[in-house]
Amino acid sequence: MSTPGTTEGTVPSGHASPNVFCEHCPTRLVLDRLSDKWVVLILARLSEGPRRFNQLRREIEGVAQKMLSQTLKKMERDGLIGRQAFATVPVTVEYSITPLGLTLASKVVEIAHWAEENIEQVLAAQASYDAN
Amino acid sequence: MSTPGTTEGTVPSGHASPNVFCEHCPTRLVLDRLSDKWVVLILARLSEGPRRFNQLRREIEGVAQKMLSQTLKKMERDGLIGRQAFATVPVTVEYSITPLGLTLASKVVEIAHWAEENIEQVLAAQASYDAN
DNA sequence: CAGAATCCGAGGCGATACTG
DNA sequence: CAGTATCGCCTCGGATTCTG
Repeated sequence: MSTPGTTEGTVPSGHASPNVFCEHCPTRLVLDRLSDKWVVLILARLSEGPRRFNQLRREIEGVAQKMLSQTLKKMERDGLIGRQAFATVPVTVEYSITPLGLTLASKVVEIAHWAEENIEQVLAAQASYDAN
Repeated sequence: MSTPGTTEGTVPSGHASPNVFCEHCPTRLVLDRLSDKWVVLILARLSEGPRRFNQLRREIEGVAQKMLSQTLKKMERDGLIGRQAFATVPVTVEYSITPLGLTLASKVVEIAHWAEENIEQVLAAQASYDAN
């Protein structure tokens, strides 16, 4: 992490080292992406291999179709995933992860793992907190 | 990650293996926590050492004090951080990371690193996408 | 199949003011 | 210092409907 207390981070031109703690640093944008919980799940799925739209929709329970297409579009813009359309009838679209996206996915999958492994402890902590 | 396509995940009593992809699996709750972008930043800060309230406030630029206290409370409930009050005048409160929180923080810090290291590529991808 | 468009409510979040 | 309380914007995100 960048050095605490410094006030660089607004980046673009000057290239002061990016710093997530800095208010308007674009790195915050990455964190904002993860705020889409769907991004995490999509990354995880696509890192296993390419998927079609409705395939993703089925594999990620609870996602509304609007959210899915919206999120996919953002991720494509960020260069995290690629989109390829095939001129079949009806049209077929395949989403795949990019090399860049893959590096992020590897980090993100670890978070998902953490969630699956430690959820019990979290739930226990909540229960004990609430019992108070 | 849990096996795709299965429909366990609703967990609590039966202990089917938790699965983030499952709609009502409590592991989603963890992802929802990361949706608080502040959680990420707080974890990162506290993993460096204990902090006091206003100290955190200053070190995390842009956080409203309401959000900070709110987020800290949630994280305490989740067992990710601890809170200790000292009966000084005026009162002193110190937040610190728990062992559980530390394991999550280590994952999360990597995301922050990723953001700082790859932000340029993301911005470039966006620019090229928009130029289209 | 892969989406775009619209409607709409709940709540995330910030700004401000007050307290012990 | 370390919060709580209140207000209001405004976005997120779900449900529904329509299209090529």
